[in-house]
Amino acid sequence: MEYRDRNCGEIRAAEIGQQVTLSGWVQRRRDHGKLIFLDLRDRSGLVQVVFNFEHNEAIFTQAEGIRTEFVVTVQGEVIARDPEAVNPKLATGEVEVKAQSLTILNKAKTPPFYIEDGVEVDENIRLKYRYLDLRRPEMLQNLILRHRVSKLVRDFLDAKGFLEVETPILTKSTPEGARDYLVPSRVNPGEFYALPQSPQLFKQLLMVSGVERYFQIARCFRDEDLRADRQPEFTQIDIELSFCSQEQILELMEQMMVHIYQGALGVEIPTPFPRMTYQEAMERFGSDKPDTRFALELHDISQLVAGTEFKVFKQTLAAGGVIKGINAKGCGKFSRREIDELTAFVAQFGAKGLAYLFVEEAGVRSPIAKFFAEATLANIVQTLDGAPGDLLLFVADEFDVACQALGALRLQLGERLGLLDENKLNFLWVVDFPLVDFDQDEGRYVAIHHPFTAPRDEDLPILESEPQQVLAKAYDLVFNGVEVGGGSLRIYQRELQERMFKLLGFSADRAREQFGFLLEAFDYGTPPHGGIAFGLDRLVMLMAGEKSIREVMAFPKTASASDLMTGAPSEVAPRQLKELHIQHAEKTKN
RNA sequence: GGAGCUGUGGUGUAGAGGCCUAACAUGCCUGCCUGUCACGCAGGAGACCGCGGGUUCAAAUCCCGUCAGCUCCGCCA
Repeated sequence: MEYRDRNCGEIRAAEIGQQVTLSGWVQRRRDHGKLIFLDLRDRSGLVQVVFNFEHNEAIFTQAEGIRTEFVVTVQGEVIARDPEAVNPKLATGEVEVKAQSLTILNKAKTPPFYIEDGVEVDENIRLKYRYLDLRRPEMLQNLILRHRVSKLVRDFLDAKGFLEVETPILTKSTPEGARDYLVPSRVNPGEFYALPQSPQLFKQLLMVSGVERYFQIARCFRDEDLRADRQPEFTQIDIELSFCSQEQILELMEQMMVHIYQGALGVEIPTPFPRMTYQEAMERFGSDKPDTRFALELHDISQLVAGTEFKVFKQTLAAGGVIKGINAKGCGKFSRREIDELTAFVAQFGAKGLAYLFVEEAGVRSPIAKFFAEATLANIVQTLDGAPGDLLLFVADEFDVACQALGALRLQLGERLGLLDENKLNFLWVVDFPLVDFDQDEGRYVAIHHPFTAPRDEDLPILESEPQQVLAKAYDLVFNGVEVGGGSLRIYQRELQERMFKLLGFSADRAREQFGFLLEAFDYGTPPHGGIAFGLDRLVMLMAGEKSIREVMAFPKTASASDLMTGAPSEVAPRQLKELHIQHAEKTKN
C-alpha cells in the first residue's frame, strides 16, 4: 500500500481540493459524537483530520477506536475550514483533511508521559522511554539542529580543502589525561585496547602522511564523572592542518563559526573574535573561560592592604598569596545569612573565608573596617568602583584559589542579578596558556593542554629551568563563559618532543613504549602543524539554548554513566569473561 | 571520593506527627455530544507515599541506612 504522498505539517490552502495520503501518529482525538477530529502528527508537524458519521459511517466507526499514539494512514481530500474554524496556532490551520479511508497500522499503549513540548517530566522516565521523549517536537528540533550543524561543518571544511578521515575506535591506552575506557583483547590474553579520548595522535600522524588538512566528526570516550555538560562518550569536531600559523587557524575557525551560526540559526556573528591572554582572563574574571557578557570584574587589592594588621590578609600576603575582591553591585541589602551562603559557596572552591564590606552613604560598614585606615578603605572602594548600596567581597588566598573562588562567585552573582543576557553571543579566544602546571599529588609537571602542544619559541631556553613560566602555542574558544573548543600548534620535531616528555617525568624508555610510533614518525619528514577540536554536543546545546548536553544527544547516559533504556552497563555471562581471559568480575554495588 | 537537592495513582503536584479510609489537576476507562483544536458534560477505575530498618500509643510526615535521578566540588592532558 501507499503510506503517504506528502507530510502532515506541510499541507496549505494551495492544496485545497487535492487528494492526499498521510501517515503518522495520532496526537489527539476529539470525539463529538457524530463528528471526530484527529490531530495527525509526523516529523513535519500536525494536521487535523475529520471523520463525519453522515459522510462515511464505516470509517467513522473505525475512528472511534483510535487512541493517542496509534500509527495510522489516512487518505482523503484537503478541504478549507470555515473562516471561524481556522486555527491560527497551527501552520496547517486553514485546512483539514476529510477522511475517505483509514488504516490502523499499529496500536499503541498510552504513553507514560505527554508527547508535548514544555512538559516537566522526571528525567528517569524520559530516559527510560527515550524513543518517546524524542517524539516531542522540541527534542526532534534539537536532533535536526545537530544534523544541520554537522552538515554545515562538513560543507565548510570540504570547501576549504579538508579531508574527512576516520581513525580507530579500538586503540592504544595512554595514561596521560583522562581515564581510559578499556576493551579486553580476546586474541591477546591480558592485553587491552582503549577507546580514544580524542583522535589526537592519529590526526598528527595524518599530517606526517601528507593529508595536510584533516577533519573528523569523532566520537570520544572518557571514563570520568559526568556533569550537565559532560558525558562519557561525546562528539568532537576534530581538525588538524599543516603549514599554518596560529593566526590562520583562528581566522579559519572564526569563519567556520560564522558559517554555522548563519546556516543553522540565521544569526550573524561579528569577526574577528576578541582575544585575551590566559593571564588576563584569570586576573580579571577568575576563569580561563570568562563570561564577558557582564562586568563584575575581579580586582587585586594586595598592594593597597600591604602592611595591614588584619591577620588573615597579613598571613596570606606573607605566604605569597593575594587579596582579590569583586563588587556585588547593588547588593548592599544582603543579610548576614546571604553572606554566609556566599561564604559557603566560595568554600567549595577552596576559599577559607569571604571578607565583606558594605559601601554606604556615610562610609563603609564592615567587621574588618577597624583594621584599615580611612584612606585605605577609600582606596579599596575606589579600586572596586564602589558606590553606596554596593557590597564588596574579598578572598585572601594563593593566586589560583582566590581567582577561581571569586570567578565562581562572580558567575553566581551574575546569574542572581540577571546579568546573563541570552541575546549576547560573546565569542572569545583565550590564548597564551601556560605549557605546564605542577601537580602536587603526582609530584611532577603535567601538561595544561596535552604533551604534544608546542611551547612558544622564545620560551624554549627556559623549558627546563623555569617550566611554569613557559607559555604554549595553545588557544581555547569560549562562548558566553563555556569552553567550546581548544587547540594548539604541535611539536613536530623529535628532539623537542623528547624534551617535553622528559619535563613531564617520562623516562626515555617509557616515552618510547608509549609514544615511540609518534617519535619515530617525526624522523620521516613532519610538517609544522596544529589544530583544534570543538565539542559538538556543547556547541549544539548552546545554540539550542539548552542547559544540558543530554538534551542534544539522542541517547545520553545518567550521572552514573548508565543507560536507563538499554540497562547498560550490565553483567555478562561467565563464558564471555572466560573468552576474554578475565578472572574476577564481582559486582560491588547492588 | 565528597556535598547538596529530589523521590506520593500513568504524569505533574498538595499533604510536613493524629484532621489521610491520602487531596487536586491532567491522563486512562465507560456513556452522552456535529465544529472542536488543552473540546465539553456525567460517571468510574487507579497510589499501602522509592526500598529497608528505627523512634512513637500513632509515621507519607521524624531519625538512620540504602537505591535511583539531578546539580556542584574533586576528576575531566
